[in-house]
Amino acid sequence: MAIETRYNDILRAATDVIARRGYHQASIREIARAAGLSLAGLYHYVGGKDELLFLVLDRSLDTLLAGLDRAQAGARSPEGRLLALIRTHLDFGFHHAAALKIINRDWELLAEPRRSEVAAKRQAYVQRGLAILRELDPHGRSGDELLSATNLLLGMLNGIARRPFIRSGDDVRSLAGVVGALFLYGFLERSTDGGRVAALGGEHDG
Amino acid sequence: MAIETRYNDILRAATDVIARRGYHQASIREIARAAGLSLAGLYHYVGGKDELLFLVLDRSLDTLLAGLDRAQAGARSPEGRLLALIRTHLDFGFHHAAALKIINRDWELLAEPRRSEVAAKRQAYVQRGLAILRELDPHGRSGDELLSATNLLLGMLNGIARRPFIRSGDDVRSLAGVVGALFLYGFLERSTDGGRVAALGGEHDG
DNA sequence: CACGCAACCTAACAGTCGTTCGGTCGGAGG
DNA sequence: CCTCCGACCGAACGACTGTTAGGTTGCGTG
Repeated sequence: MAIETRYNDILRAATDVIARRGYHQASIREIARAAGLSLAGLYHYVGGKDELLFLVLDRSLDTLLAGLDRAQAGARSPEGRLLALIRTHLDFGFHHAAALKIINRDWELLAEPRRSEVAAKRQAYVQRGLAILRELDPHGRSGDELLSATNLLLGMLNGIARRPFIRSGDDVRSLAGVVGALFLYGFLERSTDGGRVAALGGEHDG
Repeated sequence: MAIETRYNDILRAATDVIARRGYHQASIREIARAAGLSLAGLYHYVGGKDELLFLVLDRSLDTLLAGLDRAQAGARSPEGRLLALIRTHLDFGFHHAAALKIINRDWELLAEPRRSEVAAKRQAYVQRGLAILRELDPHGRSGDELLSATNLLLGMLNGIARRPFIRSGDDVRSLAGVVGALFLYGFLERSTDGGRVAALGGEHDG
């Protein structure tokens, strides 16, 4: 078995166990068992529990950011870039539910200096959202206001990026349209079917 | 010292320590120390760690729901009730930041049957939001769509109900207006100053 | 064959955890 | 006075934690 495969097994096992039990309750023994290794066998690959959490977070955030880059590349308007971000986030929540849970719940438990490193990647993600809202904003909002709006948007996404709401890849696409329309035009506008925003999906190559 | 005071001390200490360290990392010894008791002295009042987490969650959710009731009573329109919910939530996040953190992050760690009991109170809160959106909805959305929208709204609120965004009681009032306007009319509408929604604040007696 | 090294193991370490046992103390009731 | 009881404490229990020391394989290389 190739070493990289083992490495992936370990990270996948760690992601599952930590997401299910929480970081502190997830014992290294249980992660090792889930990865098909003994306790000391796991220590042959990773330096410790803190490093394990870091690897999970770092790799997940890289996946999320890379997915965002790929989706942004196919969008030619600010609205398209917004929809691309929404789709990427919901898609990540669908395909990597455990990782998203860890990103939102357990990242603060990292020790320095790894915590700062992960915080920087988290902030980079927020900045992508903020940049999109800035070019979308017709009112010249201040940086603080745009940051608040960005966190409102990301909070919305985390509020529904969970399995009870997303059961299939089709759900991701339709739900992304709903979220985008609701964010841009509000709850009082029609936002559940082929309105203005659904058409934006056409320019996206995902 | 009255027994109820001691009880409050214990719950306040537990809330602080659990919010800061996370449930599993928060040791009963540290909570006892923060409450000014010995380890065994704490066990004289509560049956165990799981019960401690339950008491914190149960009492916090009661406070949140009671605050919602009080705010709803002073609102005479659906929009007013929505703004009341938003204000209540942000206000709770401002005055009970630690409790809100535990509600959102640690409640799943409760063991049955207490977990179901807390889940019911959480769901009751979601239902309040859903009922408001139902009477507000001009499009006859389905129950599923309304539930999604409710979770989008609550996700928004949790996304900014943290101290970096709310530094004073005035921030709560102004931010509530911004959030309400953004949710109802969307990001593309003007939502940061005295528009339609700010006027809704006038009918609220909070 | 001999060597080295990666891959993995068993077994133990010291520390912390939640919980409990067996108290002490002071005030109220008879 | 004695007794009882709630409030509280020190010390210990067994279980579990992250980590490491010290192996044992098995394969690639010279």
